[in-house]
Amino acid sequence: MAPRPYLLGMARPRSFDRDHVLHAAERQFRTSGYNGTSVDDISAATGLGRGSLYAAFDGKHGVLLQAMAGYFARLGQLAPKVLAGPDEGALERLHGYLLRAVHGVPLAADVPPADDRAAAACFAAKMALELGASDAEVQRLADDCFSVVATAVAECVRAAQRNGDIDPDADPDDLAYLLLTIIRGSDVVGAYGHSPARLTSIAESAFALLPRPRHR
Amino acid sequence: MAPRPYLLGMARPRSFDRDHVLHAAERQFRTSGYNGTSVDDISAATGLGRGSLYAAFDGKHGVLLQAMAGYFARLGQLAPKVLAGPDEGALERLHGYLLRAVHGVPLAADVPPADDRAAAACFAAKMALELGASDAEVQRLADDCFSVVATAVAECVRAAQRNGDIDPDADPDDLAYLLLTIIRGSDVVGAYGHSPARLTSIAESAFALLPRPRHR
DNA sequence: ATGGTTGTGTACTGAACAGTCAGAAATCTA
DNA sequence: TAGATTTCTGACTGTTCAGTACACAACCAT
Repeated sequence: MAPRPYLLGMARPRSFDRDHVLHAAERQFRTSGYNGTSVDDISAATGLGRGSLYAAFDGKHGVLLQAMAGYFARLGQLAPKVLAGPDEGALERLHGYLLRAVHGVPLAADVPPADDRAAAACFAAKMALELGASDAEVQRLADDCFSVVATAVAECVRAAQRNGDIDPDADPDDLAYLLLTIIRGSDVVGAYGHSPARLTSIAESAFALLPRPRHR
Repeated sequence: MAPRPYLLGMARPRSFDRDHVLHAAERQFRTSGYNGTSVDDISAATGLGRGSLYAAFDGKHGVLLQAMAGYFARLGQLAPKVLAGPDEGALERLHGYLLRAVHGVPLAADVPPADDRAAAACFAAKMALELGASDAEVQRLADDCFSVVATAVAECVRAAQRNGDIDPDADPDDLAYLLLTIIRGSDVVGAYGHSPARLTSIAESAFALLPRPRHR
């Protein structure tokens, strides 16, 4: 009846780092897809036993959701960091972002995207396309990921407009959606096996078509 | 020892239509993904028993490859039919194609794309992204699908250029790649659950950015 | 130390999986 | 009609799957 003399989580401490585990699981899901990844695969990739996996993440689907949540959090930090800034460099930041983004979303900030372009595709996008409308939670998380980046891109477009680098009559949100769609498309086109050079060329074409102000 | 008195295929005739079966399998793969589809699912969707499936298509992977080949053949017929024509209507054909394509690739020419946008995604694209670089045959077939449409789009761009509707200095192949990338991207964005109106708006934004001739 | 509490590893379970196979059924030639 | 040949059907195989159960290990407070 003693009303819990000490707080939860005070007995045996966890021997794994939660983020590290979710990271490894994300890599596995991105490489093999959701249905192509077994719990044993996750167990091997993370080093966790099945018991711990179920206790800490509630099974395969739970691991997916929490890995996606971590991915979302990471995007929410990274995208603004890369895109936000003073108005005068905005167009160039957009250019750099576009050029990098068509080559995939890296697992971590420092690691290069990936050897296999299909595994470098946006985690959220890949899961959403694989699981489709059959998994509403995944769909919502994926849309959250899209939104947080789209917002950052739109803000960058607005900055470029303020600086006179993009036609002020253009709708920044429409433009952001279009750019993000191109980036997602490069995930797919890259999965066909096209060379990085081709993806760069697509990005450059897109950038060149951005609406410039009418009068210089 | 009688050296086969009649030709092969003369005994019991097949009781199924090959194309119809591959079509049903394609629908299943597009809905559930490759790894999310079991042989029993295919069997149920097509009405064929397992034995027949293995005899005629060499198992699950064989069904996929042959379904993709059929899809490729279909694209090779449809895309030029929609995009080819006289120079003067070329830009409008491109416009119409783009608007339709962002809403998905229909299973058949008459049927509307699909209720579930993720299932309406380009079959080849979805398989390429799911199976990634681990399946070279799928990757090659997917690239073939991309190429055949890209060629048709590029030809349409050239026609529009000849008609003075698109900047003649623009590289038609680059433009075609970009447009196709946008269309593939809309497969992904659509899978997030965005409304058809949003996809239409993306397509219109893209169309509006096409490079027009400098002097009117 | 000791008892309570939590994390970890592994063996287990029933279901689902891909692929095989032998016999029944259907259609041919003769 | 009889024999040959092919397709079809559904049961079977061994494997792998997601998830559970339970014993053991690690760490807390006292």
